[in-house]
Amino acid sequence: MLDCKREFHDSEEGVRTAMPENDTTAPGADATPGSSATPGAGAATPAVTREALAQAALRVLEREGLAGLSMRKVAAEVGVKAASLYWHVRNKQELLDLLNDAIMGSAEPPPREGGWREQFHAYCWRYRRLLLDNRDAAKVVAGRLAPGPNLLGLMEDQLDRLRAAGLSDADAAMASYLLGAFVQGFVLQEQSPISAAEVLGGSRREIAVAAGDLFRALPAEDFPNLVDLADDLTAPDMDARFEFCVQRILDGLAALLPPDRR
Amino acid sequence: MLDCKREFHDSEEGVRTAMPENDTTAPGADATPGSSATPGAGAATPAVTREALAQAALRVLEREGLAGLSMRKVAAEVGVKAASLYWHVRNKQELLDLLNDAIMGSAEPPPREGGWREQFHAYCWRYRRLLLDNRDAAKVVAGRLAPGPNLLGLMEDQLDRLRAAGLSDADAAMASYLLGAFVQGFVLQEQSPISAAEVLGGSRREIAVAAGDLFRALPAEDFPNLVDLADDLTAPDMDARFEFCVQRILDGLAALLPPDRR
DNA sequence: ACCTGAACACCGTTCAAGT
DNA sequence: ACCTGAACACCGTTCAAGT
Repeated sequence: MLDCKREFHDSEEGVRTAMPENDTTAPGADATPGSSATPGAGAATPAVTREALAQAALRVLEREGLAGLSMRKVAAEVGVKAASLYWHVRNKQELLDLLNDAIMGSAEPPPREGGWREQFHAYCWRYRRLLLDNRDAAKVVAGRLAPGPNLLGLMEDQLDRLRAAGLSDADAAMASYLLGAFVQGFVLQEQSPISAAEVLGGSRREIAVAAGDLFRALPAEDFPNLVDLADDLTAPDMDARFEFCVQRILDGLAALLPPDRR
Repeated sequence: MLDCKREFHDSEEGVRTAMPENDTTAPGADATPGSSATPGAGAATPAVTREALAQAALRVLEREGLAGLSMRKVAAEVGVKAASLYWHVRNKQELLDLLNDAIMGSAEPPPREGGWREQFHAYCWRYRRLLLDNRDAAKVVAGRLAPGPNLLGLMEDQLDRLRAAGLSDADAAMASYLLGAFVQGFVLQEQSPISAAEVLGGSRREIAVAAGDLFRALPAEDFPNLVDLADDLTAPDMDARFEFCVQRILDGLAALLPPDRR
């Protein structure tokens, strides 16, 4: 087994309670390299930190999408050459992990009021909104569990509410997992281009119409249900669809609780 | 708006009822190019068809994973150079769409017996199994809706059962969507490496243990619930977790039905 | 109708070398 | 401690050219 000397460049980076630092001085604009910076503990703004890399990656993601997110572009965004990134980050995957948690950094847990149903409902909707609002966020987040400080803070809060609702420890843990898996899966589907439809540059609605036409054009003897439900299957109101799904899950969770706590 | 001359090389490829052809003569082994093949309708096995490309892509995927699936490798697998693929396929994305449906080709709908609950349950489990059994299948399938003949066949069958269960047209359509989004999301999570853990080459169980340690090591005053539920959150029995989620969804769907049909 | 070689504009990553 | 130039081994895609 290949063992591991697990130290990395700066072995601090402990989990501190989520607060994104939020320095608004965007790097990449100033191109003054550290020429005569005092190298002591005087803190002359190290300029390129892992935090800064995450923010730079976030901007590149917004501008170019996940497919256009390269080490070279992130490096340029931060005013440095690609090879330099490997001093701060083991590889691209690790940069994506930082990006992952940076995305979660803009999440805000819903107000703590109302019953567990309202709160869980709000959680689902806010998570979906977050994924929809950050370009390609669903693809970045899905398929990679990067428990950074931001995600951990959200999980902590969510578990607290689920237990308060009366769920057992095991049920609370699973419900939290269910929420994450479902919302990610939903948004991934929601944002996925339909292969046949990308051909036309169409809007969301045009695509739905085209998909409906596709279903209706199927041979009715082989696909009676698809032909019949063409409209329902391609209804473009994704909010309604999401709401339906969330209500199913809420009802399912309610069944775990004693009747007086539902 | 850029309009489109939408013809492609072979404009057949209509939707025929799903039957994967299943020719076991693997191409890529024989390297005899079509030297003196009769060009008429004599059918001298065209060797490289879109079907063959999909099967070749499937093999490359199994061998190298999605990250290693390149046009050059698929071309080699089929005994041809990369540039040639662009005669049969518009771009890599279109090849991935073919692969997408090829994966669905090995799906088998569950037996049509028992109540709707058992059948929906079996559908969820079989879909998950399918995604787990084909390397990186969840990643290929997620984020791309490629309604090929195989997927269409499955949707048709599934909708038929949901309507038979007593769901309205709209509800049946949404339930089908929910199933797909959830299972894809779940398996994506399930297969996703944990960033902190890939460091050790560990097995599934070792990773769970490491993740548990991570949670337990958090400052208890900031993350009381994560510390407390560390074991539940990292329980490695994914089957149990999936079953929990499926049961929630089933209960949620049951709530849509009149009591006598649940 | 189908395939090829060669090229283009990119990638992620490594490493000796600079300061 | 941090950054660089140059290189390596790849990518997807295009296109004139072959048969």
